[in-house]
Amino acid sequence: MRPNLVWFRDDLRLTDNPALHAACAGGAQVICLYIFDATPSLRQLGGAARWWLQDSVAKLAGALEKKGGKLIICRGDAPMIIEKMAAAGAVGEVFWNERHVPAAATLDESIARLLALRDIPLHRFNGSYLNPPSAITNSTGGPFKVFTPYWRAVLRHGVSATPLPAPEKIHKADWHADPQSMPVFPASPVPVSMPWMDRLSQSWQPGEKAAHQTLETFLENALHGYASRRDFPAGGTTSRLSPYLRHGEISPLQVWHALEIARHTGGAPQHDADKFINELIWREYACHVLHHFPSLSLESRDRSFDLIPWRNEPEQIQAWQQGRTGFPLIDAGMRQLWQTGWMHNRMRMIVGSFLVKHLLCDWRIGESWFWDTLVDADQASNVFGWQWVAGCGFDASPFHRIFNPVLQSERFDPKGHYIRTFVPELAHLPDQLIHTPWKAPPDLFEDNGRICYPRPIVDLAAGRERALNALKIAKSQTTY
DNA sequence: TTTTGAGTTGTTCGA
DNA sequence: GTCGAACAACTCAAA
Repeated sequence: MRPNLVWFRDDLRLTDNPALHAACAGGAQVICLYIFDATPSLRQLGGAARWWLQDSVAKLAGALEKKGGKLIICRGDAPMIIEKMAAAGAVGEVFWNERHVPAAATLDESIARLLALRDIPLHRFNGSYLNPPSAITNSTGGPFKVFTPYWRAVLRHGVSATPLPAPEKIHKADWHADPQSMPVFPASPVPVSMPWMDRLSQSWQPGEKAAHQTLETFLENALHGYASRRDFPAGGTTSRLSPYLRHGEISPLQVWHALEIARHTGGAPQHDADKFINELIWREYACHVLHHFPSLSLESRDRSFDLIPWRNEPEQIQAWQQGRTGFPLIDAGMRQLWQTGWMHNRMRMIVGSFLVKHLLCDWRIGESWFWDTLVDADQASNVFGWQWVAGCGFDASPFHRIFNPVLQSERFDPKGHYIRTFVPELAHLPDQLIHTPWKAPPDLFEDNGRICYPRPIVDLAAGRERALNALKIAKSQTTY
């Protein structure tokens, strides 16, 4: 009997892992594989997500070892590596959980064909979403282009599966890669060390165990009142589960079930649990939409946006990236992103609206920056979110809905807790001035005669008018 | 096929 | 200070 191969991808966990569970059934021998995939057709992971992934893969290796298994870690083109293992006669049957990012799904199809040619059975599972993207359809069998009907369809469809336990014991296959043909990494896969990585490790602990601790903390501390408190960026008002979901250290099914239990044991008011489930379904919806419209990664869904004369001013883009726009809330958000690899949901909308509308920059510039700096960077959610905030995507925010960073600041960070955390040079300002430091006397900003906080890089009213006019002209020139 | 109601997260202006 | 309307129409989902 040749051993089963479990190829781990965006599912770095032992619990509720359908592919691993099936491969281990009946005490079969198992090879566990992770590939740092260098296939050119895949979008290269950004820096922050790569940091997370390295740590998470190392954690997975440790967890598998405790169960008797062993994770083979290698780097290269996935099709070539799988082909080599198959050719060496190492593999009986192959198990994986599906990926849905279009480029990855295409790659997986080609690997499936390769295995079929060798008569190697392949077992594919759904582990990363409550519903695979093609499972939910509208009344004509097509994709949903509006969120709310999609959401209703998901609730109608229901979730019947229960999360799977981790395998009790993993029987490690007696197989060793030939180091000549397959470069295998011993434990810590890619010995990279960059100064910014220290910052990330101060904010985050990747891995399955930490994922469940994060969920527990959320259920205990922040679920109650989530519906109203989640909009405030300061303090622990959100779950912070996004990077764990992204890398599959926890499954959405596990999250769903934990919420159902909290609901039924009175752990949370219905509308708080509903609101959180709603957010989970937005994640599903982004996947649904990208699956059916793969061109969205590169193209605005509303093609009139192609006619907007984007300014893409390099100095302004850099000020935005570095948190030096002169608007305290924007700068706090962008610095939170840089320092911690993550940004609060509402802040993502506010900084996105500011970049696209007030600065009139192409949404793809923001999308690339987020891709590189977010530990939870996910192709579907990132592209969907940016097209939404720009106003060109599915069920998007209307373009004339422009967030005013000062009003948002006064409304959602009234005491300036969030601003003071990430823009310390303003921490000494009184509450009335923290949102509009340009109204403060200049001497409040001087540090040894040096101005230490920039003046606003754009006039909000003028920027808003410019954006509205640009879209109006683009719309009038578009023929559909 | 036609019709109807609805559509995440906002801001500004004038009464 | 509060409230409603305008913003710009348009597309989608379902009856």
